[in-house]
Amino acid sequence: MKGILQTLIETEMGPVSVLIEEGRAVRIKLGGLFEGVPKMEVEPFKSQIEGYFRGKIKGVDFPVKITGTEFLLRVWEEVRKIPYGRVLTYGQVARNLKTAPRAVGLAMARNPLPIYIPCHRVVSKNGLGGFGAGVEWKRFLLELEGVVL
DNA sequence: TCATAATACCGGA
DNA sequence: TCCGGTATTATGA
Repeated sequence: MKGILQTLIETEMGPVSVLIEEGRAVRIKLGGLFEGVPKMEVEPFKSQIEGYFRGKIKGVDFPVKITGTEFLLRVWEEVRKIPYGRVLTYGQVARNLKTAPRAVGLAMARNPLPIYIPCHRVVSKNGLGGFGAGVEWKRFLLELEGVVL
């Protein structure tokens, strides 16, 4: 599958779209579509995201292309290790990486691939913390994974 | 509780 | 370069 296109998934919370370039996911958007990009059904992106939202699978793993600074890549890699249904605080992730909580928050805000990089599993020490697509998405995802908080 | 500093990093001027 | 802005946290009154 060549070129640039997107696949659309309907969920209880609203639309989720995956932007795909040269057969690899480059961005995932919660709650909207990418402007001016042709839509089609693209596997395996579509079925995996659907499976995740239905609680059938505990994670997604498809070809991706992730770009970012050295630091961002390190943080995203660390976050990807957090298992389904578990959460860490910004501070805990920061300690693992010998950096500061605030820098971790910054890296989360720049996550191009939510769900694939489960940034919703990184929460504030006292509360939910923020979320790019809106905290209601974060709450929904954690609830889906059975996290009480 | 509320304010404030420390902190690591990023992007724009 | 410098500077302001973060999806934070620890501390002191």
